[in-house]
Amino acid sequence: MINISFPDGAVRQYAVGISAMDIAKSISEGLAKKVIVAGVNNQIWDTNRPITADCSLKLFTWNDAEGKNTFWHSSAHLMAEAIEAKFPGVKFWVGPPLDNGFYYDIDLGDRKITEDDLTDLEKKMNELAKQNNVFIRAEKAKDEAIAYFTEKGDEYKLDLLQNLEDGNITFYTQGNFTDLCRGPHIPHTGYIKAIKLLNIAGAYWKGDEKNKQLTRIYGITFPTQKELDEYLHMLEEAKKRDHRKLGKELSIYTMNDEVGPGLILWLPNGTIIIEELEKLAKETEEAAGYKRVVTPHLAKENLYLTSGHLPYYADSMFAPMEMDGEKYYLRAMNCPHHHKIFDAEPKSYRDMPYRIAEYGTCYRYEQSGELFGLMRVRCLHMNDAHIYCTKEQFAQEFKAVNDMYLKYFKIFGIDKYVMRLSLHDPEKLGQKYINEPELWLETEELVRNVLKESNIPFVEVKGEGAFYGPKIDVQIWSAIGREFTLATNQVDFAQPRRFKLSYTNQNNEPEIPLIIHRAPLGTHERFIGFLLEHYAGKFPTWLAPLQVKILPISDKFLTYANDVKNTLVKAGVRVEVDERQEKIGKKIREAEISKVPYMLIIGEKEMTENKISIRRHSKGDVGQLSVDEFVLNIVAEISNRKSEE
RNA sequence: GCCGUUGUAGCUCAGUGGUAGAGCACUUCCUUGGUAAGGAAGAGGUCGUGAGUUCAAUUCUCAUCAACGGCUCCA
Repeated sequence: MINISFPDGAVRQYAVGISAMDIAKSISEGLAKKVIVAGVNNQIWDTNRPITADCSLKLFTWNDAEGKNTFWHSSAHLMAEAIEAKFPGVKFWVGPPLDNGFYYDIDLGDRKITEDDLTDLEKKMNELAKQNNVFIRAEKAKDEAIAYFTEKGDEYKLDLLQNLEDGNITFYTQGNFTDLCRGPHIPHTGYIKAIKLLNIAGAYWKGDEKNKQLTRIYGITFPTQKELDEYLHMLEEAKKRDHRKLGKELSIYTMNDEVGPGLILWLPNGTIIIEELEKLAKETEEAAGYKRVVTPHLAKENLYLTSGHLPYYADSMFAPMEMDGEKYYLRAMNCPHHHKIFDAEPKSYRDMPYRIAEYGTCYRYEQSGELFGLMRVRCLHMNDAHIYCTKEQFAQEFKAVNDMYLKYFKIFGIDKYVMRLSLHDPEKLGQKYINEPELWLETEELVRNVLKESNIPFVEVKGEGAFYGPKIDVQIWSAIGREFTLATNQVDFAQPRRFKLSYTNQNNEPEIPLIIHRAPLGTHERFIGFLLEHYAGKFPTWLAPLQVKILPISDKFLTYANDVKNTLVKAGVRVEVDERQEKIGKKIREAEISKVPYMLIIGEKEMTENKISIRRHSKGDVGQLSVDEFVLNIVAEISNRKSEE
């Protein structure tokens, strides 16, 4: 007998060789039906794998991440079986589970697959699922496995085998499909009741664009049709929040073929939001001791050779213009210009920290396939500033920047984000990163300490740093799940040296400053894209392009309506009167659709009492106020930048 | 840049080898209406662009541009 201990602390005895499934059955049939995979001594095991020694045991169901991962991993195998049936002789790379669903990377050889094929594949998968084929685990010796795939001519699995140790190699077979696989898997294919293959994509082998491109098929499966339907419905709902859709519906921005891809034309409504954001940034930065500067959008080639950007980023800059034998580049970043401003006049320690800010316009030639609404564009307006400081001042300055982020996030009600400490990758020193290993470690530790001392939760990621230093990135996810850096706070120990920047210290000696690059509000493009999705288009009053819409019941009340409007305009409120000869129901409907925060309804009653009836967007009628009271309230709401009434 | 998909009116979309249609929006008229769509009439498109096949192309083929779903990239 062996002792099995359970998560609740209980220990029970079972016969040697019993499986997790049998143990589940011994507890209850209901549990056994739900169990997908087992955790044996914190390793994930097949439920039918014999347990031969004392261990701790957890039983995972669909409701556990382990259950879902296994379910989707098995689904990838099921899809591979269907693909192999439809396209015999194709070769498979890997087919992992994702946060939502799974994919498999396939080398189709000369064959092509189109979206029409997906329906066939789904059909085949359903057919195979219904066969309740058991996933059979087989351990093989490495040379045996190599022989198997050599005979098959499968260079992909042979490549995988290279990195596996002998003695740890397992194969899984379900139905007619056998794959090299660590496992584990669901008990049998019949668990998969609902299948949707989502899309086809090219994916470079091992994620390297120099490698061959494989075909990747994405799919998702569920234990019930209902859950699949709900998932697909959720995707549809997410699309309604997509900033590209809202940006069009709310007339925020547009693009034009003749202007060019990735070049945003801000419509009047979007421009109002831009100006409100700039107002906020200017107030905040002025209070924090920043000075404002203005610099040109382009510079001669040499500036970017000095900064070191050109060798790293030439491909993502617009091609240079040649004038009078000089090459001029549209700038992809503002920092070199700012460094020249720092250097324009001699600095002493008394001038430090020296903080200069600018909403800088930059141009980046993003690859055509990378453009994405407002989130990835080719002309962007950055909430940029550079802080030149002494080493002693660094921690305090860096922390002040982080605090500024948090202040902004509070204003916008941003709580779903991840702070990422982006570090260098030692293997890419000299290629992607300035070759100063000690300065890297030193500044990374500085930044880490600031985060720790501020009690800000963060994750560390290697290989995401800027070429000139480590940074903190604020990661967010768009409505459809793409990840973006919203804001960034970076240390730079490289450019001060390259630009020979210095200040005079107390001992009358030149010293090299540190630089902080920071953009808490990111770029207008990305930030407004994010805000559109964050608020689902329902901007708080201070940001709403139109804050109040006055809706007269009939044109008998137009004069009074315009009096109210003029009072509001004088108070600095953005207001319009709906003067059309439409019924009030229609005027309300259209104001609701355009997401105006306040609707003022004006008719006989209001006019005689010198009042207004107030309707809040998506909340309905909230009663009457005198015009003066309403003006006081809304002006306070706007000036406090309240995010919820 | 690469793989796949799409491109018809301002928007959302239907449709056809014989030079186009709906709903909403827009304009005009009627209606003066109390918290999410009152009625009628009208105007609006060389079907992304270029070439080819054909007696004839918006429809088929190719190229190209752009957008979308991914990959790669993201200072």
